[in-house]
Amino acid sequence: MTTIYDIAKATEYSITTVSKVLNNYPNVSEKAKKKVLQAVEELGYTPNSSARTLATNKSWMIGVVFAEHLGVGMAHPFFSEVIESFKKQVELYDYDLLFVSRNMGLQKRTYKHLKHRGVDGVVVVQSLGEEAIEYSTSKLPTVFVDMPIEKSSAVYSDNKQGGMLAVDYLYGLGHRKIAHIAGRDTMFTAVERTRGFKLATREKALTIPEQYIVDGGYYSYEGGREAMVRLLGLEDPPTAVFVAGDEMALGAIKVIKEAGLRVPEDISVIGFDDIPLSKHVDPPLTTIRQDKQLIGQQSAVLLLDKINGLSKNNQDKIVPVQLIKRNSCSAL
Amino acid sequence: MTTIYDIAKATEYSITTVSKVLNNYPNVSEKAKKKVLQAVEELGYTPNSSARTLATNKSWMIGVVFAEHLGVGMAHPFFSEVIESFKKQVELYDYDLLFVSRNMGLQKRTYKHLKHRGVDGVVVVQSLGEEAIEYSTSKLPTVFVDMPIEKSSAVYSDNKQGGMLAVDYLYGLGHRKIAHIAGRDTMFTAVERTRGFKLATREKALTIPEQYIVDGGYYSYEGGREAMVRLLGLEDPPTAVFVAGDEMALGAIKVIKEAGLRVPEDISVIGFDDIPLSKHVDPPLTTIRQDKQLIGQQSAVLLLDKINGLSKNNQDKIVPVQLIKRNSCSAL
DNA sequence: TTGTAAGCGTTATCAC
DNA sequence: GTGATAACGCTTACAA
Repeated sequence: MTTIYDIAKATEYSITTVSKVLNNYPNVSEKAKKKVLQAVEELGYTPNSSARTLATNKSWMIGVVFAEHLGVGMAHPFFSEVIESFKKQVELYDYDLLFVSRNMGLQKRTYKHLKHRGVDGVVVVQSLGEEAIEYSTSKLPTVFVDMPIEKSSAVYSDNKQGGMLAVDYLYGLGHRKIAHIAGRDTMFTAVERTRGFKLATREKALTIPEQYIVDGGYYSYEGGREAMVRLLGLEDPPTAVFVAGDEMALGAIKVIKEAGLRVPEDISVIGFDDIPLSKHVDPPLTTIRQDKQLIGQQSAVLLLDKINGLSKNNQDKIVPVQLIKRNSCSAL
Repeated sequence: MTTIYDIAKATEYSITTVSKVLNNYPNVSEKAKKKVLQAVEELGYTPNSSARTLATNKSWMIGVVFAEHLGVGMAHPFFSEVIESFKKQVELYDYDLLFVSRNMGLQKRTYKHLKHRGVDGVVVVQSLGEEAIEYSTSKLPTVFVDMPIEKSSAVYSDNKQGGMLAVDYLYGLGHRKIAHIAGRDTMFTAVERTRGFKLATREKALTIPEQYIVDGGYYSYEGGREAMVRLLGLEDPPTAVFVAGDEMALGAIKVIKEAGLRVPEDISVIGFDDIPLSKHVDPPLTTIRQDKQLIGQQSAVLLLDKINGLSKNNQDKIVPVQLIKRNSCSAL
C-alpha cells in the first residue's frame, strides 16, 4: 500500500506538505501542489480513511438502523424509498451509509456497535422504541423516521391528518358505515392514523361500533386479510374501510373479492402509504400518500444540521400527506 | 471517550493485557480477565474500529456498489431483495455493509473510494460493465451480481433457460405467434433472455418475424408500454409476448388493456423476475421467477470465501429460475 | 512556505 | 502471564 510517506519520498517534500496538498490547505506553493498531485497519480495513492478517522475523529459515515416489522429488511416498499432519498441527500455532502448488522444479539447492542464504528450520526427507521432511549440520551446525533422520540429529532408523516382525510373522503362519498383496519397500537404511526380516524368520525357525528375498528397487526398483507375476514363476519358490515397501510389494504381487498363482493361497488377501500404497487393493482388503490422522498430528505437535513452543530435543539418535522384518488372507492 | 488506556489504568494492568482480554487471547489469567471485563462494563468502554482497522488492516465492512437503471436505487424491487439476502448472510460473520456514495463523479471513482474505505470486499450489483475492469484487475475481493465478469466471481440467474422456459410454456399453450419485448442489449441479462427466446423458438421451428423482437430499454414500465405499442401496431400482431422483466410486462399489459384487448384472452403475457407486485396485479402475472434469496446468499458465500482466501480462483454461480404459472397466459 | 514531532486507539513483537 | 514499545497512516500544533 502506498502512503503519504511514499509521496513525500517521491516528491522530496515532507508528509506535512503532502497532507496539506491533499486537504487543499492554503500556504502551499503551486509547485509543491503540482509535484504532489502528480506523484499521487503516478503511484496510485489512495488515502486511508481509518487513519484519517482516527486522527480527525470524523468518519464520514452515517449509521442506518433498520427495524421494520415485515421482516423484509431493505426490501421494504416504504422504507427503502425513504432511505434511498435519505442517501441521495447525504451523498451530496460526501457521507456514506453504514448498515450495521443486527446479528449481534439484541437491538440494544446496535447502539454500541454504531459507537464502535464511530459513525458521525444515525438514522433510525421505525423501531418499537425500546432501544430508542439509548440514542436519545446519547451525544450521537440521531434522527428518527416514523416515530417521535423525546429529546431527539424525528421526521414522520402527518398520520392523524391522513386518517382524517380518509374519513372525510369516504364521508363525502356518502358512506356512513366506515370501518378501520388499524395497525398494531405499539406503533406510533398506527396510533396516530387511528386517532385521525376517530377524530374525523366524531366530527361527522358518526357512531362507529366498536367492532368496526380492528387490529390488523404490523401492516402486513396477511394482517389485512384476517382483519377483513372479521369485518365481513359482522352482522352489519361496513360499506367502506380505511386501512392503515397499503399492503394491508391489498389483503383486505383480496378477502372481499373472495367473498364474492366487489371493490368498490360493494365495499370501498382506502389505504395508506401509496407504495409502488398501489397504482397497478385491481382496482387501483385509492390511498393516503406519504411523501417518502421528502421524509428521507428532511431526515437527512435534520441529521446533517445536528452533525454540523447548526441546530442544537431537537425538532420534529411533520410531512404532509395527500389523498390519491384512484378506483377503490365509490359513492354510495 | 474511554480507551484501553483507561481500562489499563483502572485495572492496573497493561494495555497489552487489556487488549488480549478483549480479543480472547490465551495466556491471560482468569483474574485479569475478570477485572478487565468488569472495568469495561463500568466505564462503558467501546473499542474504536478505526484504530483496530488501522492496526489489523481488516475493516469488517463490505462495500456495496449499486448501479441499476431504473434510478430508484435501493428501492429497486429486485435488487433490494438480493441485497437484503446478501446482508443477512454476511451478518452471520459480523460484516457490516457500506453503501458508498456515487456522488463523487464517475462510477470509476467508486472503486477508488472503496479502496479508500478499506472495505474487505465488494459486491457489485448490475452495472454496465465499464468500470467492472477496475475491480476485476484489482486485488480487492469482488463478486458481481447479474453479470459475469472475466477474472471475477459472479452470481446470476439462468437467464437463457428462463427465456426458453417462457417460450416452451407459451408454445405448449398453443401459441405460435410469440413476440419478445427485450431488455436493452447492453445488459448481460437482457442478451441472455433474448438468446433463450431465440433458441427455443428455433427449436420449435417457429419463424419469428424480425419485428416481433422489440427493445424495451432498461426493464422499465414505460419501456414496456412503448414496446407494446409497437407490437400492437404490427399488421399481424402476436398472440403471446415474452417480456424480459415484470415491470416492463406491467407496462405492456396496460397498453393491451388500453387498446381494448384482454389479457390473457386476446394476448398472453409472461414476465421475468417475479417481483412482489406480480402476484397482486390484474391478471396475476405469469412469470419466470428469479431466486433473489439464493442469489444474494450465494454472492455472499462466494465473496466471503474469497475474503478468507478459501477460494483462489473465481467462479460463476448460475442460479436456476422457475416458471410461475398465474393468470396472464391462456391456451390459444 | 515547509518540516518536526506528537497524537489518534488499536494490535503485535518481543522481552521478561 | 505480563508489559514496554513500535507500528498502522493520517492530521495538526508548533517551529523554523
